Amino acid sequence: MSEENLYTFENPEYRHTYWHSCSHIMAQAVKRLWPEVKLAIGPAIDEGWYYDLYAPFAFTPEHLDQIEAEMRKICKEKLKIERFELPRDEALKLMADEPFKVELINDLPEGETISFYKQGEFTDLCAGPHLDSTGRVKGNALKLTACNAAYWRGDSSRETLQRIYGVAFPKKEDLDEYLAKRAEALKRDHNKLGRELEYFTTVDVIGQGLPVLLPKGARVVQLMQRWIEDLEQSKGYLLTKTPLMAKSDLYKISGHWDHYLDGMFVLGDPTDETKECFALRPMTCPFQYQVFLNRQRSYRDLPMRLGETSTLFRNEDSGEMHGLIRVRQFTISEGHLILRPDQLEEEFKGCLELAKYCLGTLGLLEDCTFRFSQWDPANPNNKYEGTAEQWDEAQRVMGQILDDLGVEYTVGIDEAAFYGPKLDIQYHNVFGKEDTLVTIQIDMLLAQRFGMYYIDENGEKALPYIIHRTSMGCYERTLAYLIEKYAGALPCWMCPEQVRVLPVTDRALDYAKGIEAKLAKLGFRVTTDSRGEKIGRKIRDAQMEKIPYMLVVGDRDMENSTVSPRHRSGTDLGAMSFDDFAAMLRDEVDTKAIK
RNA sequence: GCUGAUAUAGCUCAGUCGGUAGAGCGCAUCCUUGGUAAGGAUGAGGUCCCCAGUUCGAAUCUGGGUAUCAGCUCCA
Repeated sequence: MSEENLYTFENPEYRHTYWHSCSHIMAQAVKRLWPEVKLAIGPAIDEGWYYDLYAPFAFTPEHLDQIEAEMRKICKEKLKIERFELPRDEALKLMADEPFKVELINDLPEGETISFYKQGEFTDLCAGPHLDSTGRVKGNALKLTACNAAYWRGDSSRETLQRIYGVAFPKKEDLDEYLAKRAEALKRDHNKLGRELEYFTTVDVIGQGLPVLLPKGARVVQLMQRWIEDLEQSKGYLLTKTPLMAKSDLYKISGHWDHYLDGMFVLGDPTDETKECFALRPMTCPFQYQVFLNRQRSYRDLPMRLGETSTLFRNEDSGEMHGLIRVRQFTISEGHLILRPDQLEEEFKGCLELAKYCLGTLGLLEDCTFRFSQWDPANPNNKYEGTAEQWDEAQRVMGQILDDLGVEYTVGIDEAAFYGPKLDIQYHNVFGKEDTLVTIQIDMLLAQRFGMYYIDENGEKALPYIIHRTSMGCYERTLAYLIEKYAGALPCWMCPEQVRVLPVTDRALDYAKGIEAKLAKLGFRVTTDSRGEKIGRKIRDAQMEKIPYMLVVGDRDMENSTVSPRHRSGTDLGAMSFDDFAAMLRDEVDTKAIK
């Protein structure tokens, strides 16, 4: 990067420094307005910065306006920003009124430099770097965007702080552009759009995290499910259908009772040993293993690929639920592959390719990254099953496979399942947030717990490896991301309504109905708008509902036996024969084209 | 689970000081009917989230629930 580009927003480091200095200006403004507020930490983040504060009152949007105004003053004051260092005892003395800073200083390792940044009357413990003056920040191009709660040091057992988020740019126009972009992303929010377009709803007397799929949502899920089940069949998967609940005994074998009890809906009193106690299943694994265990298996039976469209129940904490993305009941394209060790790499590769194919077909893969989720050897919570040797081995094998396959991944420590490491495919949504869409896991532990073995070529019992995997994740979450990705205009092959016939006047109604019947007979999902509304209105409504094709039919079409399709994008395809239109539609649907 | 906010017609939202509720869009009926985001008339539609409390009287004030949103924490 050339010298003149060093101090521009194009340079991520400069951008970060700029935002970091903004966070100090914000803290200074807060201290000027309310000296009793205590400071925690205030870093720059991907889009702007935040500062965590401890205040005896709750910040409101009015407070944020006041802070913004004070920040603008500080920018105008062009205060020099200066760094200095202090020995530990003097640092503690300087920050004596700031309990969180004192804790931070005390936690710094011996010999670490303790640095401060000073601007005017304000001084903050900080490693830097910073701008040289508050005057570098453009006061009219900054905005405090939100105020929310955050735990001190991310620990839910510690103080709840208030986090104020902000963002700033070198020019007012950049800020406006950013805010407009954010507003645009907000319109794609599945939680809003999905309700507006009637894919799903929620009902207070049903409960949190239990969305109702409306006819459109249910149809899309059905279409995806049929597609996945057929696809898996073609890849050698055997379909199973196992119970949604089981006695606690099953979960005690699998380890869920020890490691996942809080996440399960338990039916009955688990403390009463004289009565049976059931739990809804949070995962499919222990159920599907019973398929393998049904009779003795030979090495010739492996790999055994089991697939199931599996509904799961997880008792998430009450604040976690979100639209279709985080729910308490969901249905996943679940599956387990039971393998000989020598089949592990080949089958893992098959799982990964299948998942990539599915996400690619849906158009979601381009927004995905891969995460190698590992255990935390230092985890004190007894969160994981198995020994360090078993974990090291599973992770070594998985790392080797990922390297062999050339998968680019990040490592997530303490992100593993309790029984093994995972390859998680992370989707990054329109707001820049990420969620796991697909996971492929290697499990070297549970086969032993369930007494699953096969007879190898020497007639000996041998433990299989197990891959837990999904093809495209759970249907609810995938639907949510499809709605966001396509702003509600799903690919035609999965649209609940693919074609709407729009008679220009009532004279064309019978003709329109005839077209509808012919399309329906070919298996397309089609309706006719027979309302007495004017044609412009019918078109508008169909467009707002994101129907892929509208067939506008009038006298000319009746005379010439044609249809006049328009695409929801606004393209007029002109008059064509019914057969040509049907063939075009058939092609788009069969190839699962994204238009 | 934690912090904060919100809950009024199908949707988006008004509703002042405590005195039984309004608008726009949508919906229904009728009229209208030839083209790419809004033709006209009339009408229906409300447990003001739920349960208590204060009050002569509660959409409004208080308490407790429930749901929704933002974020944290946790997770597919």
